[in-house]
Amino acid sequence: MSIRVRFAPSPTGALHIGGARTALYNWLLARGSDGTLVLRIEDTDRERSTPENVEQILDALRWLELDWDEGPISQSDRADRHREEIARLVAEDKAYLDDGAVRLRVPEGQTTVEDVIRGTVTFENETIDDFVIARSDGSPLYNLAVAVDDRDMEITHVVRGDDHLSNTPRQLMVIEALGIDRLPIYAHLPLMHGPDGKKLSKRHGAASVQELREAGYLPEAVRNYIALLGWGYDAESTFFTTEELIERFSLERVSRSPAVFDEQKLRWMNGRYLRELDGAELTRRVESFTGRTGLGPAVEISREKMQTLSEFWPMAGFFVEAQPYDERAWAKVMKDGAVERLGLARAALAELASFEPEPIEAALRAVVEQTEVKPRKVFQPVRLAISGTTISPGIFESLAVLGRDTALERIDATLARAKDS
RNA sequence: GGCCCCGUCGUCUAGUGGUUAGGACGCAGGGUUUUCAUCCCUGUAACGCGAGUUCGAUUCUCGCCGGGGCUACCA
Repeated sequence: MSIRVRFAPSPTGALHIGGARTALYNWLLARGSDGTLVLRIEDTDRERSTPENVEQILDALRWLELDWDEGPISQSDRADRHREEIARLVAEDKAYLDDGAVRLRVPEGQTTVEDVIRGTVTFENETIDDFVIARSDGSPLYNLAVAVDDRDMEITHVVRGDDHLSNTPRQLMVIEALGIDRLPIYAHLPLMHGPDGKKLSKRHGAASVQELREAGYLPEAVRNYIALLGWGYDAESTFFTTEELIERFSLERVSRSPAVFDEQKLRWMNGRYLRELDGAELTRRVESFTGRTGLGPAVEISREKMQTLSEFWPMAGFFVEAQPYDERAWAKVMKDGAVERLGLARAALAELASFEPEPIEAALRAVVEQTEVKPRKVFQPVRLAISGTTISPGIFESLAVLGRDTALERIDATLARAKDS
């Protein structure tokens, strides 16, 4: 029998990386076994669930390229089905009315959860009160709905956050009361914490998938990174293609302890993914991210300097339009004869037969020889002139991409400004 | 408070009844170098504490401590 898993987010907010990881693991399980992934929206709390949040979650999943086979199914749409079971439980006296709400009768004894990740976890039933399965307005509650839906949807593996472990015995009791004879296999993933060790929240920086996207991360890098938050294949491997992830992922190797999201490491990994992309693809992504076109040559010479897509524009925006001078950079560079050297560089560049990186380099190095200074004394004024700052892609390549006319124009503007001041 | 889960470098992790406790990020230093990066090299740093079992515990058991979750007519 092939596996059927579900990702069942509650649409009470954005999808953060903890939820994204749960979705990923479920997806890997389904894709790795010719199984089925059901997307179910757990919106039995109408007060806190919004259509906007649902859409946001779907967007996040699509961006991460995690597709689903069934759904999205809105749990609230199945309320009639849930009510039917609640009525049956009441009729069978397994649940009872309490001031209009319906409570399940918690039986005597113990309830044991067999968890792939946690092992056997036993709860004494006496520590669990008769819990509410329907509000007094008749609307079904989570613990009831989950049990019914997982059964109706024939879910074989329930893979979810550890915060659900304590509720699992309640769901098991509902399942028992309902007379369901087949139990899903449970796997409770360790929670994700913020850098302060607390439960992940908006305060912990780029915690939502949407924020990661806006920060310029690549979906494949995010997938690889979060896969490693709570799972490891061996002692050495860090980079996994999606195919490798699908092939190698297993619940048995999921760790039990909570993980902390470390954006530094994601940045590093994202940079590695960025540099692996071929020129056309990287350009496509940068253009899509910045909303600009014609970026190809600039992207090509900037690639090894970027960790995220968002770093392109601050560093290479000058290729598209002149940037204001960074005054600190100006003060640092435009002194001790920099103006003269810039003038010499300008003249050398103007005479070039071919405005390509190699001849440009030869010309500028000739100026270095001539003036008997360190190379940077010549290059930095030129860099400042064309980019407005001291940081840019390689100066020879930058000049070539910018083109002679624009380059000379900007150098002239810089010389004029230096003269005025 | 009660119940449950968790505890290896700062972070993500590998690992074993006997290992120089491995890798990665970060950080520090060095190399390459036109800036910033990339890249390469070196270094830094961990088994929470206390008992018990054992010839020997990071590893097994118990206790403690610490962190987290649940305990809702939230999910």
